[in-house]
Amino acid sequence: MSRDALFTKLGQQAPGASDWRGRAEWLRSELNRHAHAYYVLDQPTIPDAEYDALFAELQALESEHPELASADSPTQRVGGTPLPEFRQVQHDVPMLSINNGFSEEDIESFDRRVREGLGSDSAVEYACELKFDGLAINLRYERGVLVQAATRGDGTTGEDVTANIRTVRSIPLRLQTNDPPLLIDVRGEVLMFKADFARLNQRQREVGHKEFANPRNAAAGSLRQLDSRITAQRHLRFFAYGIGRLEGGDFPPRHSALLDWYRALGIPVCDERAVARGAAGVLGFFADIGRRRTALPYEIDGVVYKVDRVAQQQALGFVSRAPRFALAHKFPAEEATTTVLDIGVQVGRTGALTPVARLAPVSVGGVTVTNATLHNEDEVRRKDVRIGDNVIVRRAGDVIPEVVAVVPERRPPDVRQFEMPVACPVCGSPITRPEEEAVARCSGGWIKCAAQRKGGLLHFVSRRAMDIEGLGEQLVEQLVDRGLVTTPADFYKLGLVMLSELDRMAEKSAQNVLKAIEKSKSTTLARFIYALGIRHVGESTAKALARHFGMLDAMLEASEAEVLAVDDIGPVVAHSILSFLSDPLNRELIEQLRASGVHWEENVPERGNQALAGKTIVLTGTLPTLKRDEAAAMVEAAGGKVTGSVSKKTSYVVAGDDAGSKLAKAQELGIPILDETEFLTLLESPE
DNA sequence: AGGCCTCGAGTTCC
DNA sequence: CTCGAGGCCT
Repeated sequence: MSRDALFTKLGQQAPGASDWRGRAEWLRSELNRHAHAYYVLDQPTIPDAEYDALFAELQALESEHPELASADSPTQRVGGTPLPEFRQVQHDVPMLSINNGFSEEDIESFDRRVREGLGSDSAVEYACELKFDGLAINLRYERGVLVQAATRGDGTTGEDVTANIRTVRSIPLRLQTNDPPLLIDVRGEVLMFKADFARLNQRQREVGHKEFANPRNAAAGSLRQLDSRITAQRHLRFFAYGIGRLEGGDFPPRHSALLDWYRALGIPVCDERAVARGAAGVLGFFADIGRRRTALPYEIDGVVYKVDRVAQQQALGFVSRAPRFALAHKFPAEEATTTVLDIGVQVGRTGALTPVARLAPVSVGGVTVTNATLHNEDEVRRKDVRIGDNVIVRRAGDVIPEVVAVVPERRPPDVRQFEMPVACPVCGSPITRPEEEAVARCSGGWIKCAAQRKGGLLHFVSRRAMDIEGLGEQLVEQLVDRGLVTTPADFYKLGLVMLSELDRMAEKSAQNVLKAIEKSKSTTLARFIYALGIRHVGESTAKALARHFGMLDAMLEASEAEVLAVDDIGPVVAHSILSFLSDPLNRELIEQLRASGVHWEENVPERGNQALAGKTIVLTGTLPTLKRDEAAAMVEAAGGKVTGSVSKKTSYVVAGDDAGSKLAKAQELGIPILDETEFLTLLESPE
């Protein structure tokens, strides 16, 4: 229907309730159609002004008749009121990362591993697509309606950004099908096109706001707006490239077919994709994209190859956190040259001395870099970096600055060698470096060395340890410098008056800090052990210790043999634990913390049945009644260990609906597979 | 003994 | 993210 016809129709109709409803419905479908044509197909069907007029009309209608509003209306894209914060979202199927390759050699060995894994002589078919420089997002559609959008986060837990994602106009609020799956998690990338980025920065300049360094940062910043009305003005785009959970539908047999299906559902999929055969085929795709890279309307940092056949993907499975069937072929990172002004030394919480190159500020990939780690003394020698040198700098993985190499022909005559100090730059204690270790350490320990004390205290309050909110680097630094805190136990002796004396600390914030300190008293044994900062005891080992001993006193009294009996603890770690616990000062610290009210729930390790003692369980798919973390907690309570990937060491695989590659892997290895009922029975009676 | 995998620790910038 | 090192499998 043309717009003229539309107004004629409107003018002729009396505003009866049913007509308003029909009108609203028509406007919605019309707006959705135009938006899809514009944002997904890139073929505008009407001028922007007309779109805006239709949009305004629908908005007016819906506000007059609130009963007409629906979640999938285009007007819902315009942001609502600011949220206090983003809610956490657990991903049902983790959002994994992908391994990287840089050279032809890397690609060829990837292809070889794939063929070996499949036992196949013939060329494997790979789906080739672009690797966008944006943010990974999970879109959940229930019965075809967008209900939730979440960031990748750490892969397991992300943030709920639904309100902001609704403002991305290329993302359909409702799938274009009469027969949508019950539930589908669509995965893809949110990004900002180069042109939109340029316009945004121009606007930022005009209003005197800070410009964004690059499109990726701009997209990330826009998506993290608490007020989605701002996001709505930012013209973000979306391309789908993967799938998470799916219920009430079948997985397409090929990755390329998945993307075709998405396209049919109205979900934007990038056209720059192909299916190629073997290493030669994918390298051809890479070369072609490389030639056209700058002409593309968006920024990419490489291309991605995925084994196209899903059955083959499942046969290949996963190594730790990345699929074996996919590889990101990245373009070389942007590099820049600059001067090493100095090489400083930082002291970490374990006393480790790390040389850091102080650089003349230089822009790399849109970010100004002034520091770059040199890891350790050997690394400095290996790269032969000297003070005064010209060096090539890049951002490794596009994040962390790294000195790639020196430019020898531009070495000034007066360069100075870096010398590892013999005394700690912070406390003056002697530096030791055991024969076969790469790391030099300050021998002062946290009693003498303020750097180690600060590091240790910061570790104690950190999120994964005691999780004391509001105690950051600034504050801990002040507390240590003023002598208010020397051991972690001192945190629990802080009072309002002491805190209020600090810089930038009004009574209100001081109260918040005290509240957070109070809250941290209630914790878990694993967090407490981790917080102690015993060398070689990280989060994972702390959990193993807590699970094994159940209560702190059992651990405090344990012999070397008993500590060695804990999973994944060998002689080095055992020795480190025993030597920490044999120090009377550490014993006293533990007692002081307990005395100030730090507590947790203690378990007798042999409590209840230990049906799964020593067993390793892998959970996959969706269980009918249990949530994933509930099942995991039950396994752990029964003495078992939950791991993410199936290997020969796996004792059982507990599989629910839509189990994927892990199930296939278990079948292949002949590992017993249980459904939820069988799993619960096993917990009751180990046989 | 050698190789793979996981864990720990350190790091940058905004 | 990267490196180094510990633990365990082959």
